[in-house]
Amino acid sequence: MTARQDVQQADVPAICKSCEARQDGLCGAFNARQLAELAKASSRHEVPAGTELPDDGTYSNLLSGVVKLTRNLSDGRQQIVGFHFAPDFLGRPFEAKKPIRAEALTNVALCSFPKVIIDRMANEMPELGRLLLKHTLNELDEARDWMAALGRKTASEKLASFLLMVARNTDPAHHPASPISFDLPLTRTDIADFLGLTIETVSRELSRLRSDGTIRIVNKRQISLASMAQIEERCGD
Amino acid sequence: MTARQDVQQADVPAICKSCEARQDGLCGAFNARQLAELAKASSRHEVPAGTELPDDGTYSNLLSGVVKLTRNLSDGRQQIVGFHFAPDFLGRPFEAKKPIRAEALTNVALCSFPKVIIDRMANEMPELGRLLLKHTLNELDEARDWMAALGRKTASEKLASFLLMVARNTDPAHHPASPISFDLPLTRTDIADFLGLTIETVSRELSRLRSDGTIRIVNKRQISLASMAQIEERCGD
DNA sequence: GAGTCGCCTTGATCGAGATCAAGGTTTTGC
DNA sequence: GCAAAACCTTGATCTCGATCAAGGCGACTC
Repeated sequence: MTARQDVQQADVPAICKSCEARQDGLCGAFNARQLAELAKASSRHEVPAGTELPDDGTYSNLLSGVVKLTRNLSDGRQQIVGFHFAPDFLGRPFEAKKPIRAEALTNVALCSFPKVIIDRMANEMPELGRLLLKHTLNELDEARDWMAALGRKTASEKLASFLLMVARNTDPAHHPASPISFDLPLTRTDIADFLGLTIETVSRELSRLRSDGTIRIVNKRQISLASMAQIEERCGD
Repeated sequence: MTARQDVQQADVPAICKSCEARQDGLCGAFNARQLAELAKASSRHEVPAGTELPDDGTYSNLLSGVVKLTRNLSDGRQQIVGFHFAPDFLGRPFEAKKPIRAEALTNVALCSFPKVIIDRMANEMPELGRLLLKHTLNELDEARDWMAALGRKTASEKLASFLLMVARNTDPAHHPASPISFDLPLTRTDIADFLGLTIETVSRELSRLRSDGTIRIVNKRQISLASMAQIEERCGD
């Protein structure tokens, strides 16, 4: 049984159904006929944590899980340049100059479709092109926020900003004043590679935020905050 | 006399003529009728160094000069998140969440046109949407390169990478093995704000690169390199 | 020409975060 | 259930780049 058949036969949320319901990813823009065509062409993948995702021009909706994007220097130093949290849209509409490495941080479920179909639809449908553009602009905006953090924030401001980002992605609608707890989908090494720090500094700063009372470390991977607002104060911006 | 009349009467290179000839900026995508319409709606501006450019939704081709984009933290720490060198295209197709500050580093000549015109043309013309998207993807790619630099490079690698970027923008077609010299359109403060360093470190690292023989500092604002390839080796990537 | 201002360089010292080191905890595999 | 491996924390020390301080240089004013 192929992945494609799987989508058609089972009642699993394929791109069209799940995304249309949620009005996110790409799917808000399509009409019923297009959604049906996409459903046929799409395939659902389950990918275990640690897998590298090919940069092959396919487009995907990230149904669940977290993906990291990385750049490496020649001697192996690594910088994480972005994350994708469900229900983000993945994929680079044109071949960019440098390939980007993408890797699943957690188990990941993807609904992906061939480049040619999206490209054709983008030509028919200015709406879709706009959506892709808007999406890319948001990514650019985020990248620039992190540039400011990497260049100008202290270690503890970086940690606070990172925790706030994860909290926001865990529950975008969360009330700023009420407590929240969430899983960190990353190792200390990944956090360090994102914030331009070492794992020891990450560990120390987390301990400091805990003894401050700013955060509670339920276990190594689970954090709880008294409020978003409180951590926001420590971000420096 | 308004700027608009100025464009029509004088033979100054407005977007359409100059850009079509150069095949850059936005203008490669337009036909003759559209170019004529753009010419009518466009206005040419000369802006002195230090002016802040409004983030008002207009689109512009940067005809000459250099522009910096910045993010500020609440206490005034500044990070430069990008540059535009002529003949880049400026403008953000949709309102993004955070406004971005743009400032002319040198005297700048702009050819700008109202948002509504471009937006309408983008709807008629999938080509144009693609161009905007491609353009934004390139900016994203660059932002991510600088994230890697800010997070993981040493001060001297950052300086080398910066000099290489300026050299490439000064003469994109330059042969990698032959010598090149160029003006730095920035103060030491701006360089520091871009690289996440202090002005003293920038100054010291430039001095070190000079005593290495990697660069020659003709005067404070003019640098010459034996070759692009040589400086490339010192960038760490 | 003297004085002021903006910008840059260089030296001395400091400190945030890196590195080195050791041990603890959690997960995995048999 | 035990051993090994992976991951995390904490302490001691070091270092790169920041900070503090002084002076140089060029442009502009009077």
